[in-house]
Amino acid sequence: MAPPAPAPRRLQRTAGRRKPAGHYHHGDLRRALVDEAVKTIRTRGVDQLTLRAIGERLGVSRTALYRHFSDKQALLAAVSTEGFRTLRLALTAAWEEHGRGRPGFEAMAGAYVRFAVTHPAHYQVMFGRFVESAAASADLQREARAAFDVLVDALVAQQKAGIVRRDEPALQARFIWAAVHGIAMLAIDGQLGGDEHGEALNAYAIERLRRAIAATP
Amino acid sequence: MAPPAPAPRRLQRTAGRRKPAGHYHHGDLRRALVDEAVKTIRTRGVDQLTLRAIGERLGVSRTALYRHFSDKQALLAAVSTEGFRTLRLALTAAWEEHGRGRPGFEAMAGAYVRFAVTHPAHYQVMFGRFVESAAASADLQREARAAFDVLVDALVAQQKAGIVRRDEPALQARFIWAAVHGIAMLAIDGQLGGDEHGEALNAYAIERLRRAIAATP
DNA sequence: ACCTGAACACCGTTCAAGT
DNA sequence: ACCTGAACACCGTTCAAGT
Repeated sequence: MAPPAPAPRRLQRTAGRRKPAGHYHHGDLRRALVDEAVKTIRTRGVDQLTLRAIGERLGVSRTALYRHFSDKQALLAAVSTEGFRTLRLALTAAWEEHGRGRPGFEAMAGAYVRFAVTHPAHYQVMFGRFVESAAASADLQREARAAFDVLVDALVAQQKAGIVRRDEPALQARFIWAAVHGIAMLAIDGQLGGDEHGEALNAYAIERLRRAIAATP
Repeated sequence: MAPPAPAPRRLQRTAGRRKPAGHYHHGDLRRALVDEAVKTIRTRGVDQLTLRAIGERLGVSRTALYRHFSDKQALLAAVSTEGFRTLRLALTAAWEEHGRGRPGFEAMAGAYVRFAVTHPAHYQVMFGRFVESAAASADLQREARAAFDVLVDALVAQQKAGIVRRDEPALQARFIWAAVHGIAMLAIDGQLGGDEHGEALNAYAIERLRRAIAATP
């Protein structure tokens, strides 16, 4: 893996702030720390994530991290924030690329579970201690909210199209989110016994959820 | 709190086993360890659970635990097993005391979420690392399965009564479990913003899930 | 059989000191 | 400003030794 390119010599001077992001040991150590944390979590699991190992792997003292994060929890919050951003982009893409209707909605559900299954440890960090992390990080709160709003918007669009019941959108969205989240958790935990079993539940769940919120009685 | 009563002097001799449970420091140290772990988890959270503190609180060496559990993970598995047993009893009670029909099923859903909300840390241990724990503990696997079977049985009964679609019961049960589990997680995480908000989602979800699996089109 | 105390190999975090 | 090394106060677990 090639070393990251050095920070550009000429920096945009933001009015009022001097040298907002100078030359770190790694160009952008904060970025590198989050990336390395994600990588470790993905391969070794959350439990195996130690600040010392991260520092060592980046060729940096084990306390260098404290220049960019107040503590380990804050680093995990950053990982979580990035996770919600990735998730939101995946949901939006699925919704828009499938015509913002019934197929788009089903694609969204699929994208959600797929994200969880392909980023299991990441997903676990996102929902493991959400309240505590969100309370300490406005960024995380904002990003999680944005992801949720994608779902709300999709439901409102379908309500207007007459294919979904006109219930309170936020309430309806929480219900759908909870159900899909539960399926994602079961899938991650391997409680669905193999891929084809997981696919079967996924298909069944989408069919049942569609019926649950369908406009026509 | 009164100290536990000393172990009875005369023990039933199980054929083939000699002194199956002799006189521990605490009569039944294993039991005391699980209870203390549950208490700590409930009041301080899972993260704050240390074997040293448990030993100290029981007036026992910090390594005494290893006579009864292979490691910390095993202790947590025991906590988890007990949690599933309590959950199963609550589900069964709700189902049976409300007439094993539609009201019974709704009472079950309520009992499930109530268990999760009133035992949040306990619930987190149960589902936090389920696969790993279940793989190492046959007891846990059995107890979790038993709880799941309560739901399957309730669905089969309703299928026979003609009020629920005749889908594959295990698949249907996984769907319902996933949805309720998701709601429980949101409720625990406080993402429902207060009790009345949580109650509203709960009521809405039960109504929608009933529709999702209803027999009549 | 059951329990102990000392020891081992780890942690996250703090802080004075370097450049 | 950013980074370091030593130190602090913790962990879970092992193991020889006690009764």
